[in-house]
Amino acid sequence: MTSEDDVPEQMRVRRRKRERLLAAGVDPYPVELPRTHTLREVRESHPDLPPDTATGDVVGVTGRVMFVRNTGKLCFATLREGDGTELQAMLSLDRVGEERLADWKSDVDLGDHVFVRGEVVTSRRGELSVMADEWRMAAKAVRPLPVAHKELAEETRVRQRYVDLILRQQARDTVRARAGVLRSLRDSFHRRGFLEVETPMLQTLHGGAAARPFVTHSNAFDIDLFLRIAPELYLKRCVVGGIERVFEINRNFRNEGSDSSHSPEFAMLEFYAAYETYDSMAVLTRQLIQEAADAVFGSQVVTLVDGTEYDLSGEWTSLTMYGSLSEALGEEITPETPAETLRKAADRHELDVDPKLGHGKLVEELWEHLVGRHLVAPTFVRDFPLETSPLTRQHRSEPGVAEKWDLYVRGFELATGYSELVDPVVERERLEAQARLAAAGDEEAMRLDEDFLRALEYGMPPSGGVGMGIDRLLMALTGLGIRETILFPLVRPE
RNA sequence: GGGCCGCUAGCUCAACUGGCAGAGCAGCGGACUUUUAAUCCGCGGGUUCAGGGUUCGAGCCCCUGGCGGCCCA
Repeated sequence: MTSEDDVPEQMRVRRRKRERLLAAGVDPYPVELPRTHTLREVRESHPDLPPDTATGDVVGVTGRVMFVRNTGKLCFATLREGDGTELQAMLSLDRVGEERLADWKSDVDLGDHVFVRGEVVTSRRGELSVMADEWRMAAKAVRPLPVAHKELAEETRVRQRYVDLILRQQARDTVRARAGVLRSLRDSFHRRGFLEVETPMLQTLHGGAAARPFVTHSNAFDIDLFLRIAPELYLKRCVVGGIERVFEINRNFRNEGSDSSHSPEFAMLEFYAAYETYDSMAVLTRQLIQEAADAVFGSQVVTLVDGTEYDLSGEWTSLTMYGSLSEALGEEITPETPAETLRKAADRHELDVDPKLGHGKLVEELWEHLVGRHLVAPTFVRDFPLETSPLTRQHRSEPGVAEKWDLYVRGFELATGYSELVDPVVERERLEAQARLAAAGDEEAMRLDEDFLRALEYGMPPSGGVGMGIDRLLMALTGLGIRETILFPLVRPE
């Protein structure tokens, strides 16, 4: 059994067509074609032509054949280019001759890239078209395209995104929306005097967040390295060094589960600014998101994929974690509330919690369960338990809480902001406590980063800092799942 | 980690209670000079996810494994 016999019939047919072209001295993959216009340019330069018009304009265009309608002596094909723009090609016996018309019918399959040169016309039905004087194969497809009229299975869309992009406008739109959001964020930062930097993704210590890291190995140094879980500790080194308004957009890696809102690798924005606080950083965060919505969708009221509208305009609601949790529970919860009381409250609300959790984690879990997941409108939740925020400054007036907020959008966490802890002595105490947790087996706890502490010892100006997931920002602006916002999400090998 | 559902032609999906594995599109051959998922006539195309079991007979029932989805933790 040869490999030729293994492939489906339709691929054998297409391979034979390719061979036939080669045998006839025609390159099915020519290096260059005399394209003069994109399909979009032809469309834009010929708006609103009446039916059955001949313009006299001759163009050379290329596109992927999406549909064909062949009659005896006149053939129609719908060509599509990368952004989804379509244009009809017409091939008539009169113009291209008997032989080339027969070649078209026998050689061209759905999915092939073709070149067509001819006059811009409209058909009797008014369809803008190129009436071919000449056509050539631009790139022969030897694998059949899935049927264009049925939804591609979700798994195929993710595993073969290139097919998804060929077939589905929403897939193409998402890529462009993402690029637009990234551009808007960078523009917003540049306007405000922020500098973009790139900090290590391979790190000898992982820190800046509570998460399990991926481990890899450097042969040259013969040491294990971690893929970063956050850039935070390096961006703070930048602020110490005088890069006082700094941002980074790059990938983080977390060796944890993947579901509809988590991916093992995800794009993260972090930004830090000297002489700002978590209050002013909240304003800036809101502006960044509003400016992105304006730039990409032309409005701060975005339309989600399910058709509903989502309003991001104006000021956003703000509430405190302890205050909103107290309200939800109907009893006063403060940083002094014993863990035992919180465990009982969790029981009453049928929330299973790890009995080893302390006050801070319990408050956060209760809050997430009772308040966070139900927050639809964009909302800042402020003033987190101090013990679970090791890199955050203690609140200037409220004891036991940290100057930290989370931004919730449609029930999920989109961003988090802080008044950064810059006291090197307190920071050392916090990180030593984390290191003890790590030594006791907590795989999410941070390690003691002596170089980071050394940097802080040189003096870091009072600063605000924010982290925001880019994938989640796309989710917030579009209503898509995370696997739709990431072009090539990690999937188990076939 | 637990539960449920799914995997059948290139693609999207059917197949009753276990009884000849099908449709649409796509493909191949033919007709057609204004089509829009063109239309009409004809034809081919299958390791039913993999392996094992029950049975006269398995796409369907049982077991193990793989991949995916949903819900719960």
